[in-house]
Parts: sequence; structure tokens; C-alpha cells
Amino acid sequence: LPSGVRPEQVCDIDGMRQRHYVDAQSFLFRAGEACGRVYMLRYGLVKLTKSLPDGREQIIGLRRAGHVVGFEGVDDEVYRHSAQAMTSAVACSVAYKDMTHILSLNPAASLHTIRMLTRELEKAQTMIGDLGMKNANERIATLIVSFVPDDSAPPDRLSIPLLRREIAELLGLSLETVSRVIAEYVRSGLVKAPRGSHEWVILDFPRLRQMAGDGVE
Amino acid sequence: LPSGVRPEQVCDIDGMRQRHYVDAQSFLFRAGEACGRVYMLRYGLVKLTKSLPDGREQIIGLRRAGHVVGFEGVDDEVYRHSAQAMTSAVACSVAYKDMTHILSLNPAASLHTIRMLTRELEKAQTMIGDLGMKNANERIATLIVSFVPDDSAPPDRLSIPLLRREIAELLGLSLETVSRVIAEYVRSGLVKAPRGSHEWVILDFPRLRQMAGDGVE
DNA sequence: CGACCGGTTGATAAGAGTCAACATCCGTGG
DNA sequence: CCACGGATGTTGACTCTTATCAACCGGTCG
Repeated sequence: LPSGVRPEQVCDIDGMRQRHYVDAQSFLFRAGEACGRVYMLRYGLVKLTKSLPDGREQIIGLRRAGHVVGFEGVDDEVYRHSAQAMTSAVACSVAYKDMTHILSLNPAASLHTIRMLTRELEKAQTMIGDLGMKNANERIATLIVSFVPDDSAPPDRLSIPLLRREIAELLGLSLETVSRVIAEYVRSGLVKAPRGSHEWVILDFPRLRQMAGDGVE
Repeated sequence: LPSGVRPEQVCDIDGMRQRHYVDAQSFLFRAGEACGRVYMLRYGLVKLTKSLPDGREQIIGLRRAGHVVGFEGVDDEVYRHSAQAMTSAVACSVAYKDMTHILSLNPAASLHTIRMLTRELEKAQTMIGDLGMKNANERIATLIVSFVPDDSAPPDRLSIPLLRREIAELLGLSLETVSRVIAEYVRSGLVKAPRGSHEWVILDFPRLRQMAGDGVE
């Protein structure tokens, strides 16, 4: 880790940070609200969503402990997406103004932030590719594979704490299609997805990775 | 503009920058190549693309003069997407190592870079929303509207220098669907898209913006 | 018990993809 | 000068994937 003030440590700078303890389903902020703070996630899972006036919803990203949320608004008037906790969550926030101040004094923090943003951008670009090129089958395989921690061996169990509706909103599909594709995975012996549990049993990870279709990379 | 060394000025730091004069269709870099440089676009239009092993292609973004290309690889081994000039183009590049050095010495440059990255992230998130929620009609209306400069009044002419195939690759559609939707726009008196010209005549911009479907915003 | 929520499944429809033919424009070269 | 081929774009016929609408199942919680 770089020296200097890291974004996570910004929370400890008195007088600037706010702490937020929120329940599942509550919002850190909503699209359209005047923005002004960046949130550092300490605990929990948060979904970032966009919606259209007629009610269609899209999850544009998931964020976990260690990630930063709401930075996209830094040179904007209002948040362009909502941030909603999926579990209970803990975050702390700093005003953009203070964040800017801290960053201008701490090159190492700036570099850390730049790397963080490039990683987010990379993830967003991967989503664009998945949504633009892949069919329902491939998208769901890709989603499952993406839940494997980066340095992990092929897993036999995975926590995928998403409702069918949320998987659909993440992948640009209807929830019925998601349900049908997963049912087919189960029938094919690729996974077990017990009712009411988010703990999936992975039976054929290599095949899932192959179905995800990204090739060797 | 902030004081200090701006990313555009980095080009002028001798011994670090390379200049690139490239023809239309040539690549700044290709996905899978070892990466190590960030490109500052001085002139021209560049498309960023991802592809799957079977040949499907997706344009994940367009970049113009003033934009930075290839930063996403900064903490990666290889570029995850290709960057291909659509016109002749001029860029200069700096090694990540040197870029890091410059940024660590120039807080203003870091802040500028951070804002640039958040804007790119914002654009990518908008694309995710469009791909995930909108149908062919809405996507193409959205594309046309997005070519209007931010501060411009409703235009009567627009330069949209994309082939049908490229519009399709940008929007996750087949080129036939793109052709049909545009033909329908022409029949409805929304636009004129003369054969072989990329200069479109916009006849009913308010209707196009409404069809784009993002509501008031 | 009954309502509600999440999930599954079926029937059907609609949107978009695929395949193919053809039109136009262009540059090249006989 | 005109013929040819290639690239781009349009259109039609048909197919297929996915969305939509609806019924139903099985839990859970007042």
C-alpha cells in the first residue's frame, strides 16, 4: 500500500468525516439529489442503480468494503445514480471540498485514488462489453464467475447475495429469463442454487468459465 | 484549468513523451498487448473496443482531442481493450512510470486526472444504463442526442462520423437493425442521413430527445 | 389461516438477429 | 470510357431469443 493518507484513512481526519450506519435497503444517496460527498464503504454490500422515468432499473455496479462510492459526482451538480445498501452497511463520508483538499496535500492518496478509479473504469468497461456482446446464458455464467475472488482457486461454494430480480437488473434481462437460465444450469449439473439461500454450490466451474465466453485472456 | 502540470502538458516534458501520428484504422494499442503507456489525444477520433474470441465486437467508448486513452491498464499487465483511430490522429504518450512520477510531484495534475477519470466513469455508467435498459429505437435516439456538444442549442446539423456497423457495435445491435431504425427515422421526418455523408440533418430534435427516454434530467 | 414475497414454469408475442439479395457509390484498371 | 470489384447501406423473409403475461408453488410472518 502506498504511504501517505489513503482514502480509507481519510475517515480518521476529525471534523471532516461523517459516519453512516445504514440498514439493508436504505439509500446512501439517490439519483437526482444534490451531491457533495464521497463515501468510503467500511462494511456491507451496496448497489449502484440508474432508472428511467417509466420504472426500468439497471444496476450499474456493486460495491463492497474498501470501495469508494459517489465520486462520479465530483464535478457534477447531482448524483447520476443511486446507491442503496443490500445488507446493513457502514460507511463514512467526506465533502468533495475536503476530499480535494486532502488529495492536493497527499500525492500518495491521489495516486491511490487514481488507481481506484481506473479499476472502477475497467470494471464498467467490462460490463459494457458483457451487455453489448453476450446473450442471457453467457451473461449469467459471467456473473457467477465474477463472484470468485481474484486470487482464489476454482471454488465449490460461492456466496451470491442477489435476488433473481437483482441479477436481472444487473444483466439487462427479465427476471423470468434469469430464473429459466439458472434452472437450466441446475438441470445440467453446473450449480446448485438452494431455494432461499444465497450460498450456491458450484459443481462445474471450468464449464461455467467456458460458457462465460471470454476466451483465454 | 488548474495550475501545475496538466496531463496535456506532460507531452512537453522532454525525454518522457513519444509522439504518434497515425492513419485512420491504425491502432494505438491492441487488447492483450503488454501495456505501459498512457496516450494523450491531440487530434482525431479514436474508438476503444473489446472483442470476444468468436469475433463479436463492442465499442466501449469514443475519445477525441483532449481525452486520455489507455490509463485503465495502469495497474494491469496488458491492455483490456484496443484503441483504434477512426480518423487520422495525433497523440503523445508517456510511460506509466513517468506518469506516476509526474503526478506525485504535481497535485494539481493529479486532481485534474481524477476529474477526468470520474467523467469517463460517468460516461461508462451511462452506457451501461443505455445497454441494459433501452431498446434499439431508444438507443439510437440516445446516440444521436449524445453527439450534441454539451453547451449547444438544439442543432440542425450534426456530424456523426460512424459507419452503420460502428453504430451497431457501439449500441450492441446488428447493423441491419441500425439501418432499419435510421430508415424509419428518415421516413418519420426526424432526420436526414444522406448516403455516404456523415453530416446528418436534424429535423426534429425535441422528438429525438424524447425518444432517447431519459426524462427531464 | 391468509397475505405476501420470492421463485418457477408455461403460453404467447414482440423485438431483434440472421441470411440473402440487391442498390449505390467508389476507385481501379483494362 | 466503361467494366469490374469491393465497401457500404437497404430491404425482405424468416428465425430465434427474450420479454410479457399469467398461473402457481412454497416459505414466512403477522
